[in-house]
Amino acid sequence: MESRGRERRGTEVTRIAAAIRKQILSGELLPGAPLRQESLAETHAASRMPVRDALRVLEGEGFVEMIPNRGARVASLDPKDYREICELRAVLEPLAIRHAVPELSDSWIDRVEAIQAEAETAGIDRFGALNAAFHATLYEPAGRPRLLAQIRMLHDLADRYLRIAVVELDYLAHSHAEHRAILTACRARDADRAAGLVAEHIAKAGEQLLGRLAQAGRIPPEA
Amino acid sequence: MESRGRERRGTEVTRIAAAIRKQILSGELLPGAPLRQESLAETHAASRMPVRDALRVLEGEGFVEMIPNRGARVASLDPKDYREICELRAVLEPLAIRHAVPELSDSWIDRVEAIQAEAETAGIDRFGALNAAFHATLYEPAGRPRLLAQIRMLHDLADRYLRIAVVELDYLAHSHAEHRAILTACRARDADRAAGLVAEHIAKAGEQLLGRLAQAGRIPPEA
DNA sequence: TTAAGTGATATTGGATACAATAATTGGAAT
DNA sequence: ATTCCAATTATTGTATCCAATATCACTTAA
Repeated sequence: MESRGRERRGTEVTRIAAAIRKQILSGELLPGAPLRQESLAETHAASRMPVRDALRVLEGEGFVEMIPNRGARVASLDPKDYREICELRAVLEPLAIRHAVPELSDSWIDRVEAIQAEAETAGIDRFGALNAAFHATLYEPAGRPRLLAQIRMLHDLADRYLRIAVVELDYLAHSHAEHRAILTACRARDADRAAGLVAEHIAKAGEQLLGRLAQAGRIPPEA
Repeated sequence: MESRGRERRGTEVTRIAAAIRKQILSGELLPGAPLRQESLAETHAASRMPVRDALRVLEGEGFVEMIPNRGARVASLDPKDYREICELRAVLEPLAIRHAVPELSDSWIDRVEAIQAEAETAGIDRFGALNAAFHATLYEPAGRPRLLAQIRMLHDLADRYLRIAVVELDYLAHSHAEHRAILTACRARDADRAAGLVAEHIAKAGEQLLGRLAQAGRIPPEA
């Protein structure tokens, strides 16, 4: 028995899944990249068993594709899929904010605004995470855990597409302006207006990114 | 010369997951029931390893709750959660049918109608599955795999609630009539009307079942 | 009598070992 | 030279084993 400190509490599986997820989101692991259990086990200083469990978790989340007896790969990216993600966001997020607005306190809106302020000053590489945090925090008071989890997952999935498309400053400026408009509607407790703005925001962003994606072309799993 | 793998693809894990899922959906395994790895392994004539993977899959699907170092239980039922499921269906299914209607062929509608006819003659115990099949088949031509998977999962989750609430014949008759109306709108290729009917159908069913559920009270995980 | 601490036991988490399956490469025959 | 087949190899799937942790009962002291 090695006397290596075991200060980690959150089960290896969670830790490994989080690590791989982060690598996929950051683009470090490219779509279609093979995920060999043995090498992953070595990388994360564990055996293949927690790695297997972690891969299965990630498969459920849509980041990994597993084929029986053939192994796991990073899920491929497909503009069609991104369009679907946007469609889903476009109906789920208005629903979320409709339920959230009546529950929003001024101090909570301040909090969301702080996140937005940080997003406007931070670099592009942090845009995805801060954008997700903006939306997630805004919807949290809705008290809809299942809906919230869905939206969060869709944001993560969308992040991968955001990363491969070159995002121009124009896009960011528009996004920031729309976020500010949404906050204004929230402060006025105008749920309908907020929902409409959110829907528009998502549709616009999706459209723009899809245009970029069309230039980049499809990213297939492998040859 | 490998014969097409029909039941070979699941590799124990898939089979075990399917078996447990079926037991949970059928009510054979009640909410909060402990899922011991060892006994499950014995029941399904396998070792604990594929059972563990199966449990993790089911956790991702929301049928099982796992607590680190404490084991897995059948997920508890909560009217709040059912309400959320209905809200999600109420926005997702209209979206699905909107995309499906333009792609529907007459022969496909015949197919859906056949499912509906079977549902009207079959017993209550098959209602859940046939109801899910009706919706899933109707939306399939939409070509939205992610959306379809979501809806399918929500149907499965909702099924558990349907089972614990005493469903009166009145409910079934209304449901059948609404399904017929939806089909009529589809034959007329009236996407807007179909979407409206679907939304109404889901809202009505959810409301009614929630009333029943309120009588039954919350079903918590046994302490 | 009750509460806290300690040890026993059951159950899960993780590692190693083994079996099965798919990919690959080399060889032989046409 | 090309194609088909077989043996080898690499990788996953499953089983067994050990360690870590939580639960529970029992003891002991206030």
